[in-house]
Amino acid sequence: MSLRSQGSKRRAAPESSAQTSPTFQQDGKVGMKEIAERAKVTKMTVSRALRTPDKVAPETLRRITAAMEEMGFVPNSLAGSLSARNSPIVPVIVPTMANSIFSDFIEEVSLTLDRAGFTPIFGCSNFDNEYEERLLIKYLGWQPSAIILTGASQTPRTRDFCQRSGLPVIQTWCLPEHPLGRVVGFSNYDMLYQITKALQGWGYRNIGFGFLNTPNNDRSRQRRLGWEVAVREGGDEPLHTRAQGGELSLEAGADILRGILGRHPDTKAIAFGSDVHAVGAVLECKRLGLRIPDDIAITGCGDMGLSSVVSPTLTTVRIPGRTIGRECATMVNLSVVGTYAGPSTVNVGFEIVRRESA
Amino acid sequence: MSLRSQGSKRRAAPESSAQTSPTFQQDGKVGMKEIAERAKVTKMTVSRALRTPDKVAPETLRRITAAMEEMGFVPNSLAGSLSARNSPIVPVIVPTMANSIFSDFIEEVSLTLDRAGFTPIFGCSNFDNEYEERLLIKYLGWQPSAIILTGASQTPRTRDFCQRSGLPVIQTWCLPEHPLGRVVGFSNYDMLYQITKALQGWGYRNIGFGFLNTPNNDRSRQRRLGWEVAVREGGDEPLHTRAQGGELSLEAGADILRGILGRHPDTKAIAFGSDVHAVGAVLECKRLGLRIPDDIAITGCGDMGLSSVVSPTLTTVRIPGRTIGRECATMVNLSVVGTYAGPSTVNVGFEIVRRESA
DNA sequence: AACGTCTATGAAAAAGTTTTCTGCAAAACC
DNA sequence: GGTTTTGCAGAAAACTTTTTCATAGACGTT
Repeated sequence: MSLRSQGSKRRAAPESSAQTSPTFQQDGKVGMKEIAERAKVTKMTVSRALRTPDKVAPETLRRITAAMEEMGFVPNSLAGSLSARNSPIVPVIVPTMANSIFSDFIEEVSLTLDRAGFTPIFGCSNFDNEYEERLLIKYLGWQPSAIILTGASQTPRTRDFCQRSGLPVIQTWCLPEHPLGRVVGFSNYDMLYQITKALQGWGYRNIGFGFLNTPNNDRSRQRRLGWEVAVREGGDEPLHTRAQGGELSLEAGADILRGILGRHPDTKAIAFGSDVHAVGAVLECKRLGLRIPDDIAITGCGDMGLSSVVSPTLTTVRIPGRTIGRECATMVNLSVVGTYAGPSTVNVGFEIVRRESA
Repeated sequence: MSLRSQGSKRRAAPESSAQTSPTFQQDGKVGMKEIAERAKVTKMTVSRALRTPDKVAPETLRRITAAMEEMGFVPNSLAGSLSARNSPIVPVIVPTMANSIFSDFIEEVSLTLDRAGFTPIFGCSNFDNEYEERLLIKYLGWQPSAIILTGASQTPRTRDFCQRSGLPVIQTWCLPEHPLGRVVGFSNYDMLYQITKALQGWGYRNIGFGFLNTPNNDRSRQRRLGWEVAVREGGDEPLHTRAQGGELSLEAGADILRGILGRHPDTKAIAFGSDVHAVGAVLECKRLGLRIPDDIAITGCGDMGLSSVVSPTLTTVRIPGRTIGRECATMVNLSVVGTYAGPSTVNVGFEIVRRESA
């Protein structure tokens, strides 16, 4: 049931907010020239006051600072970056921002880069490599300081542009065989390999696999490979009919469950490449009257908020999004300064979190 | 239980990725000058080829396009925007990116603005108005085309800078009494007013309120007001001991539930200002052995993924994040062109979604 | 007193585009 | 057939800052 409301049309108890009080003395354009005039110096000294205040006489600095405050001066970063031949901008391209998969990562990158004086720009490729290419080229036009990309399945042109840019490039959420630059990630292969092994260790057999079905998704491919190898090592054949893909939604997870169970009623566990699918499957089991984990075990990947909320709670693989974000930001920072000395690939690992569903 | 794994140290089955193949003929700096030389024109014509191709002779255009392709030219947006005296950048400041509260909104704004040729920049204020002010001033330096802000509780300085910038300013997720510019939002007051009324209609009395406890959160304040008015209209007194705040986490939701129930065991329903809290409360009820909604009813706000996954499923208020995002982006687009003709405040409304918890 | 060094400031060039203005040839007009 | 318009392209200025180079004076040393 769902009641619709447009809210009251009369502005009932409108949201309060402080009235604006004019603080600044000047309207119209205010650049370094205007500040300089007011402070009786040249714009050169104004520039210095901002970037190397210790090179400016205290009294002069005071006058300049006062002028800036009074006139509400905001330095033009466009001009500054153009002149300095580099900008603090750091593009970060992720497949999606809507799902909470990457949201911890995004927030941490954002906060950490901002604190370090950079300006992150987030782009959303929608799991589409061509779109990612378009975004990258667009971002390259801003003369960024570094580039952060998700995954390893960039188009050749994307790779070329990265290489030719001469910028620090960081790939994340993966462990590529041929990295573009530095890497902060984990092994998608190993993740599914380990969780499948774990399922086997807990006594489950005939393990299926549910994955995110987007074109050119190297992370899904790696996860599938991990599942296949583990299944084979367990003495079974990783039947492709026991694996099924779907888009990123709860419904797709339910579909996958029904599909695999329909083709192979003897399936005792399904390892999903995403918590979203896994949760969808758990809910579908309830609808179908299947007991978890007795009739079938379910595992996910990501340890998103959902997984500890669903009942039964989800056994999953925790990906340390915040750590990845912080690590990426630090790496950008040090790479730009040129003092990065750590390994070119940082494996942040993952953690199997056993709950009730397996 | 939780097993820790760093993944295999040997790069087991490293993630595959295409090898880079050199596509471009030239390394080193390639600007319009270089393209111009190669195409036997001046950089002026190159500039025209990019922005007004119909003003360039077909044959000339062909030569220029070919040169760009061969040399992998990326126009310098810094220079372009500086010269054109405005940039396609549009800052969007939200309180948090980590929670999925705003993630639909963010993705939709990102996609829609990108398609319209803008470059959104997302900043995260962490529910801190001073930090928001800092971010805004930093972003203003990029000479943006417009500004999108969440909420109505900006500092006076923030408001001044917005006003003085002369830019289109859009506030969202609220319906401010004194808007800075245009608004795309809904009434936070009405949201809690309506859901509380609904609870009363469903027969619940002694209704409590749980809210997000961050300093200067106008949205929480408005929601609380809505609860108070509705409770009073229902003939009860909105006791401040029946309201409790907490940070944005499941645990805080559980705390709030215990707190309110501890002080007022006769409480028959709690309306939460956030799904996160509400879900935390639902889980806590299960731990405490309380039946929902028989012993106590719970409602949330936001209709995040969590709310339809928890058991019992959550009655909540759906906020149309994607719609808000699209509307904001369209408004930016039209405002910048100067052809926006719609109302200066768009109320997207909300929708009460009744599920099992009330 | 001559010299070198250091500090505080300024003048001019540079960054890579777009804007504005100008020029020229060919087409269109009457 | 001369004039106006149109289509295409170039030259120079502008955008606002940083970089680079220069200079004037203070101070210390020999």
